[in-house]
Parts: sequence; C-alpha cells; structure tokens
Amino acid sequence: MDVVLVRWPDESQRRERIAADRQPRLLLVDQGADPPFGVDPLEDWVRVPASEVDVQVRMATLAARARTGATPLLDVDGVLRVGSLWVSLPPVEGRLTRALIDRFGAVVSRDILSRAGWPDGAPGRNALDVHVLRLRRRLEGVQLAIRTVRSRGYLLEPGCAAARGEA
Amino acid sequence: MDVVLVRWPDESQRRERIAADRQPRLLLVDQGADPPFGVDPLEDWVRVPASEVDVQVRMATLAARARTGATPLLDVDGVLRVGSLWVSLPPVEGRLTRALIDRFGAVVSRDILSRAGWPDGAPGRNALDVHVLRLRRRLEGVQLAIRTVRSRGYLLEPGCAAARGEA
DNA sequence: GCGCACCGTTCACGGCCACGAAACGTGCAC
DNA sequence: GTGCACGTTTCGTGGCCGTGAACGGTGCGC
Repeated sequence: MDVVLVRWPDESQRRERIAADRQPRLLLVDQGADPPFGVDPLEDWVRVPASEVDVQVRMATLAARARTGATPLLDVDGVLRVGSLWVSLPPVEGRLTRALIDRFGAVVSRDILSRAGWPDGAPGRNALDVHVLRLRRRLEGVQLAIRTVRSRGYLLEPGCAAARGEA
Repeated sequence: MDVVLVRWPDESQRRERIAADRQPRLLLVDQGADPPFGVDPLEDWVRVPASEVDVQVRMATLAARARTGATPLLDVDGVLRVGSLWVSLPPVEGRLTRALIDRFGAVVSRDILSRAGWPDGAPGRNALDVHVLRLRRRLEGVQLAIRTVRSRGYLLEPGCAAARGEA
C-alpha cells in the first residue's frame, strides 16, 4: 500500500479521512506549526523542508509497517493474494480461508469454520482437521500461518518470514 | 516507561540492547548519517540539530505507544495480547490472568485467585501454586512477570525490561 | 543457638482429551 | 489414464490439569 503525503496543518481533515481508512501517511509539517500527536504507527511526520533521503526513509518505514499489518485478500475466483504472492485455493479451503480472513488475527472457532466450509452440513468430525492441515501447507507459500488455539479454534496471522519484514 | 535517547550511528549497539528490552527509544541522527530503517513502532529518529518541540513530540509519541502497548489485554477467546505479542491461555490460567489483570500492578491474594480460577470450589492447596508456576513460564513469552508477595499474594507487572529499570 | 511450622517453588507422574498427520478410497475433470 | 479435491479411518503426540513429594527460605518458640 502506498504512503500518502499530507500537508500539515493545511490538510488536517484529509488526514483524518486517510487515517480512518488505515492508510499509511506522512505529514509534511509547515515551518512554525506544531507537529501532530498520535499513537498510530501508520502515521509519521517530517518538518519541511527536509532532505530527500529523510523523507524516503520515513515513507519506506511506513510502507513496511503497513505491509506487516496488511490483511490478505481473497477474490471470488478462489485466488488468495498477499502482497505480490498468491495461491489458488480449492472450494472448501477457500471458504475456510474467507472465514479466517474475516477475523484476521483473531480466533475463529471450529464451529464457525465448520459452518463456513460446509454450508449444507458438515461431514465427519475430522474433515476440518484435515483441511486445516492441507490449508496450512498451502499458506506457507504466501507467508501466512494458521495457529491453533487449543479447544478454542484457529487464528490466521502473518507467517514468521513476513513478521521479520522479509519480502 | 521513559524514552531513551541514543546517538546514531555512534551508539548503534546500545540501540540493539535497548530494542531487545522493548524500551522506546529516539535516535539522534548525526548530520550526514543515513537514518536507521526498521518497522518497530517503539523506535523513532530525528535529525540533529532539531528544535526542542520536535524532540518533545516524538518522545511523547513513543512514550504513549509504549504505554498502550505494555497494557495486557485478555480477550474472550483466552488470548492474551501485549503489544504485538500474544499467547493463548488454557481455561484455568485464563481465569487467573483475568483476576491479575483486573488489579494490574497490585497484589491479588491467593484467596481471590483461588476463587477466580475455580468458581466451583478449589481443588488441592497445591493446585494454585502449580498453575502460577505454569502461568509464569507462559507469560515470559509476552514480557509479563508474576511477582510473589510473601503471605500476601501475587502481582502482575511488565517483564524484564521494566524490572531492570526499577532495580 | 536449635527445632519446627508455614509458605512457596519445582518436578514427576497419570488420566483425559484435542489435535496432527499419514494412509487410503472415491469421484470428478481433463 | 492421470491428477486433484475431498472424506474417512486410524494412530500418535502433546497439552491441560490435578496430585504427591522433595526442597528451600522465613520467622517463631524454646
């Protein structure tokens, strides 16, 4: 996702719109203006005029943060895209993945997954386990990991390589 | 938690030690040096010389991020989140942790913990000790520590980085 | 001083259950 | 046929949790 440049304080309401969209942004702070205050890691600011390299580094940092926090995208054809990587998912695994992405980073119960994967009623009890296993293998290729939360469900999160910031 | 000022690139290895402790830090970047690159939201940098207000704002931002990131949060699925780290807690340990978080930083008596962990009546006397032991090990992974207050109870506090600062 | 009760820490063990993983079979599409 | 998607069976592994027991520090009574 691209980093947006915003003049501060001139474009302060544009900043709020962009923040609501959770887009990374770099505020260009006018001489004499007070810099903005906020805890959002997707926002940074720089006092203008600034050297080219300083601006570039801040933008790159914001972009990297956005990348590690970005949620994967599953299109209607069953293609899962994460950054520049992608895999195609068979029907059942696609539906499971959609349920996991809807609550990306949070626990999804086996029950919800079961209903998501088989809307017309689940097959045997172990079918879900096996499909999670196969889905895990497939998701390694796009740097996603399914973590087990015992007796509660599963959770989708960025894989270890992605967490380290490797592209 | 206080923000540490580090000269860059002179004190680069000090920076790494502080980063390992998850302490917020502001790097003072020398004229002519390349600014550092990293995704850690607890790190920021400023090109020296800089105006007083700029440095103050960056330090305040880092301090605010450290505060919000260091406060543990236990969600309904038994997942304990501290900043970007998390662990899943089994039922008994989850209930103990909830009682400890409700009085974060203060002493919680063994009696209250016992009732919190086993609402339907506690098992043997040793059960609480053993669960506290196991909970301690688990919480190391999210930088939290359970301290014993002899004959009073236990208290939960931020882990090693903060402890080093206090001692 | 000594012994002793109290309190807390840690380990080892066993039962139970959730989950992981391999192997196999079926059916479908190309 | 060949390959893939999918479901089932079966077995192994490891987590959760309570118990018992050994060990050590602290403070008290004598």
